[in-house]
Amino acid sequence: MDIPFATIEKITKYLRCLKRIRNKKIKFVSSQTLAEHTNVTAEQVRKDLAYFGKFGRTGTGYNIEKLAKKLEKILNPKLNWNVCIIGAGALGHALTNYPDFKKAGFNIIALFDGDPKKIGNKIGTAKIYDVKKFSAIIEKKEIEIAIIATPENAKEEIEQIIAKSKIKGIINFTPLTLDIKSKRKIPIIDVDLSQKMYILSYLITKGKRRQ
Amino acid sequence: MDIPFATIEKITKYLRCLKRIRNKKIKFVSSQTLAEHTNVTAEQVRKDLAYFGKFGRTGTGYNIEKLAKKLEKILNPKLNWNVCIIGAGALGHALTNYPDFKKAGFNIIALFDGDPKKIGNKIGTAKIYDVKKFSAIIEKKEIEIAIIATPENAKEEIEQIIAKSKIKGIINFTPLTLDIKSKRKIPIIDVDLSQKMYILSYLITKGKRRQ
DNA sequence: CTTTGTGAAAATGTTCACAGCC
DNA sequence: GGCTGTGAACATTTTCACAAAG
Repeated sequence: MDIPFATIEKITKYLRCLKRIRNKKIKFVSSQTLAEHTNVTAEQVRKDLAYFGKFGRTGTGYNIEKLAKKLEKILNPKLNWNVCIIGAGALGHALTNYPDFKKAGFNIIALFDGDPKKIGNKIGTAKIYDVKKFSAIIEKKEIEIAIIATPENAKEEIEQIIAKSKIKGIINFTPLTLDIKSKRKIPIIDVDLSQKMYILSYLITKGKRRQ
Repeated sequence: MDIPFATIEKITKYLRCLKRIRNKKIKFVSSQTLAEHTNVTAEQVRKDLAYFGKFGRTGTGYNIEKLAKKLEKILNPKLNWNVCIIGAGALGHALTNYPDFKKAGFNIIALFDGDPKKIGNKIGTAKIYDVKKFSAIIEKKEIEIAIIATPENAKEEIEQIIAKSKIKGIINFTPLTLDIKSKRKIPIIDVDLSQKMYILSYLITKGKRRQ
């Protein structure tokens, strides 16, 4: 059976919520509670979870520990990924130190930049490498995910480098549509921060609430 | 007429694309071209734009300049917003220096933090203030949008401060669901970076492409 | 020949309503 | 009483197909 994409998006939220409450004494959580903490309806929670089997207990709710393990397995069966960041600027810095990535099993182990002054430096335990050595280092360090956090004008160069490499997936903080998709069919997730601002601006002006 | 939310999300992409090609010699752009640069279909582009009137020219396409102005007006009728960031850590720093916010009319003019060592410092032209003075400074500087970039544990305090303030909209980088929504009905947009990683991980493992 | 605008159809996603279980 | 699981109804969004226009 095929899992709807909307479901995948929502179960990341449920997992987040479960992880947060898991070390407490409570063993079970209801769809209602899960819904309140994730801004969805209780029916949606139940529908989404039903795709993976029946592990709710009528009148009691869901076993937090069990459910968390199940969802983690669906979302991140590999449990540990080596990740690199292209662009050692302010954003690259902040993302390297972002504590939640490690918690979720995504380890940032290398950065890449073109600036000779930065190359060789370290951010925490991650070293900054010359972007020209991208392919070689990716393979040596078994890095599969790249986060692009470069200025817009670096687009062409970055695309070429990635197209030739063995990277399997991309998070793109650049406001540009990457063409890599057509050349090598790998998943790309765009994070467009200005878009979020525009949408917020629209919602404020129109007096709406939906995000 | 009510504009579908999916349309609002997509026109931010079209606007981005238009802005990028606007200073070139080309005067017109087709729905096909716009679609290719934004990862949607040409039909979607036409449908979305049709909500705001007919400004396409059959056989020619859309006037880039005119369309950009129209979309900008829909998404950001105010054109200029004063924005603050709560949390002057690495992420707050990076966001303050994020060049695209200013380009889109979102000016980050203040940061807030609880750390006495940071209070009084400046990041670019933005000053770091004591988070206790939030409400007063928001009003004085006419700040309407807040970006939350604090660690998870600051949740309670931040929620109380915002609930009492005159902030009109929030971008939340915290992986927590804010309860402000139920108290003061203001729009909140969640940006959950770990979620993006989970989804990418899922897409890579399942060999899918959709983002 | 190219490209828009748009009804109609299809697909996807959400809410309702309730039977069944503890 | 409290809660899950799920068909059916509803709502939203995308795709198809094509007439009309430059």
